[in-house]
Amino acid sequence: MAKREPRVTRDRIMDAALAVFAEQGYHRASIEEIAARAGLTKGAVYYWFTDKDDLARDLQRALWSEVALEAARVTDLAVGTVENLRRGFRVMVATLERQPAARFFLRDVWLVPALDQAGRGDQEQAVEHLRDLLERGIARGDVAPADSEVLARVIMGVFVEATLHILTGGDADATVAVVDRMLAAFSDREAMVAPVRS
Amino acid sequence: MAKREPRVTRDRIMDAALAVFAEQGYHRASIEEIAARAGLTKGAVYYWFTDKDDLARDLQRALWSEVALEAARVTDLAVGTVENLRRGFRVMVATLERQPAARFFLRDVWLVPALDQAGRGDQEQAVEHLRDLLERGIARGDVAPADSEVLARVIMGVFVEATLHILTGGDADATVAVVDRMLAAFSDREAMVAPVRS
DNA sequence: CGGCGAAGCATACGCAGCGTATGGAAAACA
DNA sequence: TGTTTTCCATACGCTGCGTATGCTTCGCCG
Repeated sequence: MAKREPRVTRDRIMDAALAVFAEQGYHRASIEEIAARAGLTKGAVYYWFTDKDDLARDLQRALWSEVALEAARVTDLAVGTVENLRRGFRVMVATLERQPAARFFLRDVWLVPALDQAGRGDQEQAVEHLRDLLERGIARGDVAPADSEVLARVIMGVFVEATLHILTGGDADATVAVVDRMLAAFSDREAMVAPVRS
Repeated sequence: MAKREPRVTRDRIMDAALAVFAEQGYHRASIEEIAARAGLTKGAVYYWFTDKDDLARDLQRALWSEVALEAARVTDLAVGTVENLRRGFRVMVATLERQPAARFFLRDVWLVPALDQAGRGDQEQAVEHLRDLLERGIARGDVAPADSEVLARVIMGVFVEATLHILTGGDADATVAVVDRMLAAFSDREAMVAPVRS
């Protein structure tokens, strides 16, 4: 039965995979269970995806481009780089809060060989976005000069840890406060002496 | 042949496991290869360890207690909390630099279910040490008041990312500079206005 | 409108790797 | 010296991935 709906099956598999990954984590999740959850068998999964990694990669890519897109949407060059970073963090938290498989996206990335090797996961997209913001900020004198690559990675690391902490029941306000304070450390001196509130 | 040397076999297995984990990562490493590398077979491994997780956990514990021990050794209450944090970071980098399986310790932790669930890996030891330092600092007025739990986790996240960046060929000086700057953000205002160089 | 290639999926298989069960030799004990 | 215990090897079952193959339905062309 060659479906006419273009990729309805593929999407159903991805939905099922997301659910199973959310429940059992990446390595415990079996292809058979994912297929069954989608009302199919392994054959269908291996028809649409080359292997388990491929499936995981697609999910990661979708999530992180959503985050990057939302972050870009709330970015406003008029409010200063640090404020934009704060907004980005809030977007990331908000996006992952309505995502049952948040843990899969934040931790299990490193379980996927295809994502792991050659420069880490699709968080890369988000990291690139950060790097962009930072370099622009440095150019504008908005952000203290520094290695933007390191900066972006470290900040991403902070975002990930902080998001996980919030999602596992940590105090959201306290966490956001810590993140805000840390971000302020990278603004330029002048901007730091005067409160940076927009 | 019941050896008289108490745990020479066990140690050899751990050494072999470390080597294989370093080369192939945690999930790709097979028990059989670890055993073979140690000049043994699976039976020996499963005699000394209950399963693969148990083996990984022992390795993690050993590494992180070494880091915690070294960090405690260089800690000096006289020099201020932030400076102690910096020293701790340097110890962590130095320890992991002479550790071929560094990646296993920093990333693959989350691959080990026993370590992952119920409060994350044995990095927990190091995080606890951080938390201790921070709370003491807050009490002394050395560190700006904040949720020490969040603070410790976020800082640990920064340390991990920064260490990985250095170990994968990133600019060490630039990385250390970024970490230093970020740590300074958490010192109390008075301490921050004046340069904190020890 | 009947036959034909291809798309979409199911079934059946091989195989690696984990953990277990069992066997057996050397050391310790008595 | 006989017996138990320690330590390790061999043999097995099972799960789960990826592949090979078969079957059905659709689109298409004559």
